[in-house]
Amino acid sequence: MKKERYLRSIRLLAECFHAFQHISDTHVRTLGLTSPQFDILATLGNTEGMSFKELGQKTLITKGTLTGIVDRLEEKGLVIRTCCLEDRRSMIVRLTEQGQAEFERLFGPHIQFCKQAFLGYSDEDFAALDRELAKLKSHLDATMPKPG
Amino acid sequence: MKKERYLRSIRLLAECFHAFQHISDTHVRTLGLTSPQFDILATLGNTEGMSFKELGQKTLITKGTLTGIVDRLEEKGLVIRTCCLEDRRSMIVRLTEQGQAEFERLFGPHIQFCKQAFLGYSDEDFAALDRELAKLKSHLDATMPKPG
DNA sequence: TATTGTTATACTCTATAACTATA
DNA sequence: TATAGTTATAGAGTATAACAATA
Repeated sequence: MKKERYLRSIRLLAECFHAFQHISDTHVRTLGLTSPQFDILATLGNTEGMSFKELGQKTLITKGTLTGIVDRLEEKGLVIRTCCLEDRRSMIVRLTEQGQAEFERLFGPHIQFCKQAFLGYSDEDFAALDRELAKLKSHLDATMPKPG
Repeated sequence: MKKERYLRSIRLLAECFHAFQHISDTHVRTLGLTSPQFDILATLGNTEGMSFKELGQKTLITKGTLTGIVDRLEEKGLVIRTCCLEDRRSMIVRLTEQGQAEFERLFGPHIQFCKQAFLGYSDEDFAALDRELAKLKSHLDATMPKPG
């Protein structure tokens, strides 16, 4: 069985992502949210809200699942559904005042917490990393079918 | 709120990983396995088997969860638990003959399928990507607490 | 007809913690 | 006392497909 060249890269990519995700998720959990819930909160933060469709596209969560996650966030009083006047099939999800307050209370500290993972990373390190990841991303976007 | 430098890198990392994971998971599903199940199968492939502890460390799955996933793979007849003679607290998980056959039947095609994501990526592209990811990984390993 | 979001179902994964049997 | 794995519980995410309302 021939060893494909990309496997090494994907393994590295997965290891990096998992390592970071582990510390991030563990911290999010201590804040009382699940990872997808925090993802939604972070996506809605500093916006006027957006439709389920747009929210699903940004977070890669399918519509059926998204309904449940938004339900739980609505039960916590963090988001609210409003009708979209232009297209009455569509629902707009946005942060409530409490949700906005939670976003501000949690997001900054979370960013600070996760920052420790990159302690000592130089501007040049970041620039080189971003260059390769951006190259990969545009390649993947061009090569792979879009979800949704 | 100051914009932390690492956020852009992490966003790129997550986007790349999610994009790849989406195509990989979707394909794995069509093979009749969940993503964690395939992960276990791939980890056990071409080994003599390993303990729950080692399997958990390699896949980042905690012991309670691992018991359930291995249960389901055992029900499918793909893996088997055997006792460890040296330490009788420990259980060794290894592929059954059928599991080995499934591994060989699924793994190669899956690797080929996912390869399409990197179609046209050059040796230089891979080398540059690997260099930055390996740098990041060793940095994360040094900076972040290990799970387990 | 196609699209947006909901509902229903059934399953898988997950965190957590108490438990057992060994060491 | 500590470790390896299991069990129990409850909740959360997921895929899938059928559905209602609207476009």
